[in-house]
Amino acid sequence: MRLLVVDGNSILNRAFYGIRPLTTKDGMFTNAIYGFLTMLEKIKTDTNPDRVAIAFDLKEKTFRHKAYALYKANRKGMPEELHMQLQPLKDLLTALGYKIVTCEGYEADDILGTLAKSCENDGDECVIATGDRDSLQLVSEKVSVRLAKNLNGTMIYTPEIVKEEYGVTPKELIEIKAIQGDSSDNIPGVAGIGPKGATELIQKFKTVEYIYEHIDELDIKENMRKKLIDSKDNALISRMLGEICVTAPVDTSLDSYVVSDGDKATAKAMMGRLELFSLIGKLGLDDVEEALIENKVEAEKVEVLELDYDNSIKEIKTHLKNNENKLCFYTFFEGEDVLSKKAVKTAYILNGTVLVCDDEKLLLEILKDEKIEKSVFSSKELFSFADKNGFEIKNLTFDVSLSAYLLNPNASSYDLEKLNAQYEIDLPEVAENFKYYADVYAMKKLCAVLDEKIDEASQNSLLHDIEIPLANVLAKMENIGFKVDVQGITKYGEDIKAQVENLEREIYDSIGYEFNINSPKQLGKALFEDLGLPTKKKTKSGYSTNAEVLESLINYHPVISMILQYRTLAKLKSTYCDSLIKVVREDGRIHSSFNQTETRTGRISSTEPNLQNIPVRTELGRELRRFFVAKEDHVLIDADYSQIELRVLAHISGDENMCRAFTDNVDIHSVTASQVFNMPLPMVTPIMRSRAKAVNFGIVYGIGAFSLAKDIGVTNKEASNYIKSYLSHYSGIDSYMKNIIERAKAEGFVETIFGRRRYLPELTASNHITRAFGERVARNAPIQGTAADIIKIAMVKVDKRLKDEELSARLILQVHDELIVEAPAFEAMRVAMILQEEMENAVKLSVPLVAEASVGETWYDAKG
DNA sequence: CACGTCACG
DNA sequence: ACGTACGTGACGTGT
Repeated sequence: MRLLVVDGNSILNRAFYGIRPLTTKDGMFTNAIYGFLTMLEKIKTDTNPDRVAIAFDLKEKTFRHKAYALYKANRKGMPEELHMQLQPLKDLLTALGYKIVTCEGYEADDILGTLAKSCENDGDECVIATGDRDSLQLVSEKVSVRLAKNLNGTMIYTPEIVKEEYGVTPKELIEIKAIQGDSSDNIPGVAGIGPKGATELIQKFKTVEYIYEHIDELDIKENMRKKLIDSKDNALISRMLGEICVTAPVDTSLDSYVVSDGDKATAKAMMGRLELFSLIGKLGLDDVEEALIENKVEAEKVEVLELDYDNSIKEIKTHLKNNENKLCFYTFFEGEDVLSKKAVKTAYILNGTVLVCDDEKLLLEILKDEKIEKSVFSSKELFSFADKNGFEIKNLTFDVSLSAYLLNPNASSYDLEKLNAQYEIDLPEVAENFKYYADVYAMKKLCAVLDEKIDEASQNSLLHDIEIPLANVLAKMENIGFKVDVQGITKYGEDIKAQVENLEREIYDSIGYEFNINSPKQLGKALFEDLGLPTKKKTKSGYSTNAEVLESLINYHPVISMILQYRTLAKLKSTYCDSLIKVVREDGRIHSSFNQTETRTGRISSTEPNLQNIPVRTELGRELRRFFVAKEDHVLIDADYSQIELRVLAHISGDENMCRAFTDNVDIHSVTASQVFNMPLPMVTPIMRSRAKAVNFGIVYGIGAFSLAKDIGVTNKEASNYIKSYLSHYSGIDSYMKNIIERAKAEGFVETIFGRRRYLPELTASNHITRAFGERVARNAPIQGTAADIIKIAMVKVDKRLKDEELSARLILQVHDELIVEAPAFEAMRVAMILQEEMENAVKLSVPLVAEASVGETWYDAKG
């Protein structure tokens, strides 16, 4: 008899990350289900088992992230997309006749171990299918492991193959792990001994037990013996932790794992609903009669009416009378950019009807009516539409995209179809040619669900007092834009172009041939192969040629500094001259888009173009800001917060030393230097101050000695001492940092002082790099997020003040800790006062907030 | 479309 | 023994 035991969670993960995202037309993700079943079929064909058991963890450890890739598509994790597939998969497996095994208090691993052991005892064969190498310790004459590599491939492990690859028997893998440890399973091991050392020890002495019994006589190096002795307790604990349990209380009678007929009709219907039609054939269900899946509730039948203005207004008035003046609607917009965006048509959700009207007049009337309580999908576009028509929308009380963002800022997008699927909103039945509107009709229910969840998360104020009013402010900023001096940029661009061309020639001369300097590949070849310069770092695709590497080579060859200069200028030209000019509109202004649902910390982002990364750090780059100007007779007022993140940290952690420094309004980096270097303030040198500044930054980011050392050019040891000293002097920060991680692990998220959340699935990952990332994020997100909340509040308040005081001044840009207003020259002083006041008094913290404003004709001049 | 690079807070 | 600070967006190259 042969039993196939599947490590459900592990295979599901492999499937999820191994296959490109697949979704149904409703936005339900199905790639992991598809991959799981495909892999299962393949393994079954390969191993021809008589019985099959599929093991799952009870606790959902499913959210195991891949190592954190840095490119954008992966900057956002996708745990939800996986999670939503878990239950459907289990249901489907059951319908296909498989037995699912779970066990309270035990992990899937233990179930695999127990079943494998039981087979061995009874003389049966066992095949384990998993994506996890931990199970290799279970391999024996009777037990083999199929390690899933990808969709089509598994590696078969028998005792011989384990021996070949690891040089030890499967059982000895447990001993190795006890010494080398495994941070993903919180197994400490012996400090200072890694896989190599551990393998050698076990090859020689076989067991941890033997090693410690004969520790004094072993033929090993003294420092190795010392390490072993020092970590004895950990090693013995690790030995116990690393062994997979084989006595979990699960049903070990093989007859329980017969694959039954299940309910093929339901299985087929489920696959149909998941739109996995190809699987139906693969699983041989073509001829099965599909079951009618009883919908929990008969789908509501909804009518879609396309009406003209007169008929629409009549219907809507009746609706409002019967529904307490509440109206939920979805407006379709068309048009690429901020200025040309047009409201094409609006679908108003009435009872049992979707009313579609393309008359702008109707939409304007609804938006202007202050008595109507409006729930919409995306308020910013409507605020913008209203602003272009010269009024402000009042009583807009709900925004689906902003709510969904607050509930989980990790999602990669917020569209209606996806959200309806995610929050399990039943779609109504609509006529074939209006399929489109089923999701729109469901939006009303979605609003109710989201509203309740916002309430549960205590995010009401965040939504209603910050994000929705902010959407209005952002819409106006987009519409106003930032005036630029096109001639100025053009001239500057031409100068740079000439310099770039000169450098280009010099570089070719210096290297001896022409090539594309912009190609890291060709540049790498030129520097490291043809010139033979020492290579420092490698990337996936070749030699790294980034600025850090080049700077370290600067004394090796004169071409290096030319290349650095070339890079700087080329970047200025392409990104900041050529591209910027292209996005100047007919009004001579740049209209960036401000995205409010993009970042996971609560910051806003700016695109097309990004006005939040205009050069400032180098003088040449900074010059560019001379071409960001105020219109005629106007000036720019630029105000920025001083040290907002450190002030937030002082407040959140309550650290007395740091709070005092801010209350006394002394230079924080100098104070930090005096703390870190243990000396009186007057003795702090500029170098000490600058190092302390780096430590302050590092602390906010979640710091590691290695990176700090790299950043300020000291040894690892020194950097680590700085951090230790820092945390002992700012003990409140030390305890905050420890505390926040505990809380994050317990609750699964961290939050800002205004209740903005960030979920941290990374903390449960098995990969220690991913987990360490999660911990840094846990430390940073409340700080960066609270600072983001604060400036958002300030923006709403500044906007209100400008309006209340009937000034013509307008906010035109936000750069995370900086606000820019364009105002008639005579309003400048008044506006500067308002900016400073509202920014400093946006919220009351236990330390003062400080903002400074200055005035100028250009951004360059206005930035103090 | 992925990657490397670099601009900002 | 790992790989190495948080958050973004845009460009040019090369598959």
